[in-house]
Amino acid sequence: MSSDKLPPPRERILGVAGTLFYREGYRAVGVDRVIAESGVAKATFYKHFPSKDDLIVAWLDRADMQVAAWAEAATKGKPEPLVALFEALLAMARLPQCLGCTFQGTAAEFPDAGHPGHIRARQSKTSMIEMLEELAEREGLADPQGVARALFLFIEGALASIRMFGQEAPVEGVVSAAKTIIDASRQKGTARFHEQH
Amino acid sequence: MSSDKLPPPRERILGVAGTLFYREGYRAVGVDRVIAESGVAKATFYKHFPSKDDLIVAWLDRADMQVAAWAEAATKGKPEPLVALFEALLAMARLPQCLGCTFQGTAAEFPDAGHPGHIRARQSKTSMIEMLEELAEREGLADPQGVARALFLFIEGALASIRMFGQEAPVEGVVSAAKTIIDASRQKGTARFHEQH
DNA sequence: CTAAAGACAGACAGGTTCGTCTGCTTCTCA
DNA sequence: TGAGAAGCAGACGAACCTGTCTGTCTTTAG
Repeated sequence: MSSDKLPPPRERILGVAGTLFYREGYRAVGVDRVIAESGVAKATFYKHFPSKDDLIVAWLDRADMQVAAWAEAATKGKPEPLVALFEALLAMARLPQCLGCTFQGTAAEFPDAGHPGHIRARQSKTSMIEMLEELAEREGLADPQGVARALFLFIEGALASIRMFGQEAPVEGVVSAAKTIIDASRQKGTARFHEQH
Repeated sequence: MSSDKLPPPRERILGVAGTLFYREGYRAVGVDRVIAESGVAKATFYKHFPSKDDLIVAWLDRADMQVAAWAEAATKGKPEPLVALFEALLAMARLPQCLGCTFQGTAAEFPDAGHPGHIRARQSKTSMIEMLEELAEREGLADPQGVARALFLFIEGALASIRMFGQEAPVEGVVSAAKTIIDASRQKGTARFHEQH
C-alpha cells in the first residue's frame, strides 16, 4: 500500500547520480554505473539527458535549489539571520553525510571556466554572495558588501575543510569568528578601525 | 653555452606533471600525455614512478615544499607575520598563474580519505594550521589556536574562491578581515567579547 | 481494441586509460 | 675497451569510457 510505485525514471537517475557524484566525483562515476544503479535502460537515460554534462548540470540545478532552501530555512524569521546561518552551517558540518560542497568539487574537477558544470557552480556561488549582501544590508551593517565577502570566505573555507578533513574539520570556531566580523561592522562610529595602519 | 643540457628525466616528468595536474586535474591528464610532453620513454617513466598515484604524491611533496618556502619568505622577519602572510596571499591571488590550491583539488578529485593523494594533501593542510598556531603564539595573541583556525578558514576560502572565480575572486577584503580577527584576539582584557550572547 | 509513446535489455563502436613488455641506443666508469 | 646502467621508441593488452542502435515489452489514450 505504501508507495509500491517507483519514482519516474528521470527522478531515479537524478537521485542516484547526485549521490554518486557528490560522494565519489564526476569522473570517477561512469554513465553505465548510474544507469545500472538507477535501474533504467540506456536509451531512457540518453533520452532524458543527451550527454553526461547535461546530467551534471541537472544535478547542480537540484543541488542549488537544496542549498537555497537550506539557507532560507536557517535564516527566516531569525533576529540575527547571519549568525543563524553560521550556526546552521556548523550543525550541517557535524552531519556524517556532509562531505563538503559539491560546487567546489565541480570547479576542481572541471577547472576550465567555460565548462557547463563550472559555469553552473559559479552561478550558485554568486547568488550565495548576493544573499549574504542582502542579509548584511537588512541588518544595517556598515559596508555590507565587505562583510558579505568576508563571511563568504568563511563559508567556503569551512566547506573546503570538511572535504579535506571530514568530521574532524577544524570548524568549531566559525560561528564566533563570524560574530567577530559582524560585530566589527556594527560599530559604525569606529568603523574599520583595522585600517588605521 | 647556457645550459644545453636538459634536466634529468625525473625532474622533467615532475615539472610537466605538476603543471598539467594543477591546471587540468589529475583524472583529466593521462600518463601518456605526461610522458609525451616531458619527452621521456614510457619505461623510464614507470621506473621512476611505479604508478600514477606515486607521481601524484611526488608532485604533492614538491608542492608542499613550495608552499612552505612561500610562507617562510612571506613572514620571515616581519613585525606582524600573520598580517604579512595575508598580504602575500592577496598578492599571489592576483597572479594570473594562480589557480587556487592543488591540495584542495586533490581532496576533491579523490574524496576517499584513504587515497594516497588525499592523505598527503591533508598532511600539508595540517602543517599549515600548525604554522598559523605558531605564529599566533609568537605574536602573543589570546587563544592562539582559535585565531589560527579562523585564519585558516579564511585562507581556504580565498583559495577555493580563486579556483571558482579566477581573477575576479572576491578576495580583496581578506587582509582587513584577517586584521579584524587578529585585533580582536589582541584585546586580552575584553577577550572574546563576542561570546556575551 | 488499437495505436502510439515510453521504458527495458543489451549489443556494439570508437576512443582512452594504466601498466607491461620487447628492442635498440647512448652514456659512464673501471 | 668493454660492461652495465640508463634512456628512447613504440607495440600491446585488458579494462573502461561515452554514446548509438536494434529489438521487445508494458502502459496509456482514443
